[in-house]
Amino acid sequence: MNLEQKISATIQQAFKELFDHQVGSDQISLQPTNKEFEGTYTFVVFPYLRVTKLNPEISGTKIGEYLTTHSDVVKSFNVVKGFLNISIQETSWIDIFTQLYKNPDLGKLPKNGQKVMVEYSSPNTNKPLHLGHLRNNFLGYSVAEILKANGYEVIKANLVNDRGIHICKSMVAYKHFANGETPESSGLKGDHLAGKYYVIFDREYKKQIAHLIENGDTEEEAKKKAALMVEAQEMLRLWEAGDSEVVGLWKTMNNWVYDGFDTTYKKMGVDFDKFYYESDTYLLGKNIVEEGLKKGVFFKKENESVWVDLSEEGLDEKLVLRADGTSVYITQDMGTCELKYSDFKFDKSVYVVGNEQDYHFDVLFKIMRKLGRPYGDGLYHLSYGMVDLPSGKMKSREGTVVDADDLMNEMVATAASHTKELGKIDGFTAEEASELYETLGMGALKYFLLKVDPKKRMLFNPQESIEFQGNTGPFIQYSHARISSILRKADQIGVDYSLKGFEGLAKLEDAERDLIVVLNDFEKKIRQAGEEFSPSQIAQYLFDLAKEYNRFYAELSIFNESDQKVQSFRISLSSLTAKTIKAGMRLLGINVPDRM
RNA sequence: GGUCCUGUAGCUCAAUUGGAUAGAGCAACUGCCUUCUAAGCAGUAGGUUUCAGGUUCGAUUCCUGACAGGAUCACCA
Repeated sequence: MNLEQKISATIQQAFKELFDHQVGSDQISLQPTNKEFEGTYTFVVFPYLRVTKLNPEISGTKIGEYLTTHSDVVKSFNVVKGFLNISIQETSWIDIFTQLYKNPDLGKLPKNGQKVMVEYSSPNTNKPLHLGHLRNNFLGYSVAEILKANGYEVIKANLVNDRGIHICKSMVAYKHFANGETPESSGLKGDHLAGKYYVIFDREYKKQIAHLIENGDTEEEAKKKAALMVEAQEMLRLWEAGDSEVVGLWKTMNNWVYDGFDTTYKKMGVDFDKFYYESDTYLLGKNIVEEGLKKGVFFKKENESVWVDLSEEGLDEKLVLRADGTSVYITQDMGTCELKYSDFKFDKSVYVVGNEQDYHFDVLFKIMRKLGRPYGDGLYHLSYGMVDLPSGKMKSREGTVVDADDLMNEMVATAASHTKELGKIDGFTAEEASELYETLGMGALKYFLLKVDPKKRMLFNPQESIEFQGNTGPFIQYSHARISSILRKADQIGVDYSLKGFEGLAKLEDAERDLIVVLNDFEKKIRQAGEEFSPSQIAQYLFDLAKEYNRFYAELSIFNESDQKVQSFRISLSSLTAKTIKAGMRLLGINVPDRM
């Protein structure tokens, strides 16, 4: 039983004995006491006045008195209006710290026997990744790590959109304009090479349209008639027919792209347990349409197209199979959903996909539930907002896209120049220095993208967004490096900061206690982040922790402290803070340096 | 037009899910390096939580209605 549960239980007991009233202990919620008042936890008595039949002050006082006499963890209390502020025994805090300090699995909740799939990244293979993908990848990776910490078995999946008209566009342009260019001959990363021809397609296609319009076609006609588009459509047909030349080019170009993505993923620090390819899955789902018809979940219209009626669920009718019997997007997603389940038998499945697909996933999940899938209630769309630039939306056609590779390189370069400016790389080898820049640059970027509530749109200003001070990744990393420095010194002069070193300690400074309070919240935050699929909870927590530590650091001296017990306790406290920061940052996919 | 999301300090974001006088960071200003890393700490200033109603002991949070921004509403993916 943790501290809050202990207090809740005693409050429950108080209600029973003082007011002869049963309250569920899970209904008793404690909140942190505001800084301006004395105490750590606050119990709000207003909701219970009907039970106590006394005014708020007296109610609070009665419960407070009960707590101080019946609980061995409560030290004292005060009542302000209807708020019962509870102070905890210093020895209880020391006990709590000891438990945390002993825990070899810090930040890991016990296995819960459940399996969850997290699908994220899911790129198109016709162009390189951009800033929006960074948010997706960092979110997906972090949520997967957070779920692992919550005791799930996690499968990270990537559904690669490797086929379709967009790839054919790159291929057509490549055929016409590349002169056999390759990543080797051009020095371009494979994904950037494919992207180059996707852009060229668009440019040349527009020229053709303009030309046709000049010669009297309407815009609509011109868009359909333009030779490049006709050729792309034809290429898609050939691809579906298995034409060896088309498939050959498709394979070649996709492999270039995968090589490029590998490099980018590696730099991002993300990974996957399972890849799915749409070229394998795009025909799936028709059997589910059959099943749905049999079960009466779907219905056929006169022209043989198949629909689902979701009006009872607040949506409308939605097509699931075309009149000509071919699939649409949702058909394929139904099939892929089922395929994933048959592969892994998960309890939950999380889709990390932008909020422009909210409606699509709403429909998909409602269909799977209507079909009575056992995992239906475990389907979750982790919908995140777009990343906007100061100039507005990113548009590839207008060249306002922030490329992922470029951005990451810039971040690392900025970290490097900033670090050099501060003159902090004395004694670093060149290799160590560049590793540090990487850690800091990527840490700044990841933290920036993860600290915001996923569902909110966010603004990214390339010049100003990434700071190294305040609520940033490097600030938290810095706090870790500071502590590492202390631990190095402690080791060097041989201070014992194991449990024995502070055995029998009974007194705490406020700054020490406040730090323990925050450290004690780690597990709660991990649970919350897992329930809400929200890395921002962890990010926010780590910032609070680092701030709290820095206050402690500024207020209390460690190596000038004459009391041996107190000294080793402070080092232990520092050590646990470092471990917590490291474990928490891991959940965000961020590394922490020992020196910076 | 229908549906969904968002609206909090000049800017970027929080607010323990309905709790106290709405908090951080950046930017501005004032202090603190002869002491464990100043990428830090302490402080000042900055608010009609878009607006108008409602629900109750209590609303940034829930409800209704405006206003603003965004997404979506294809036999596209």
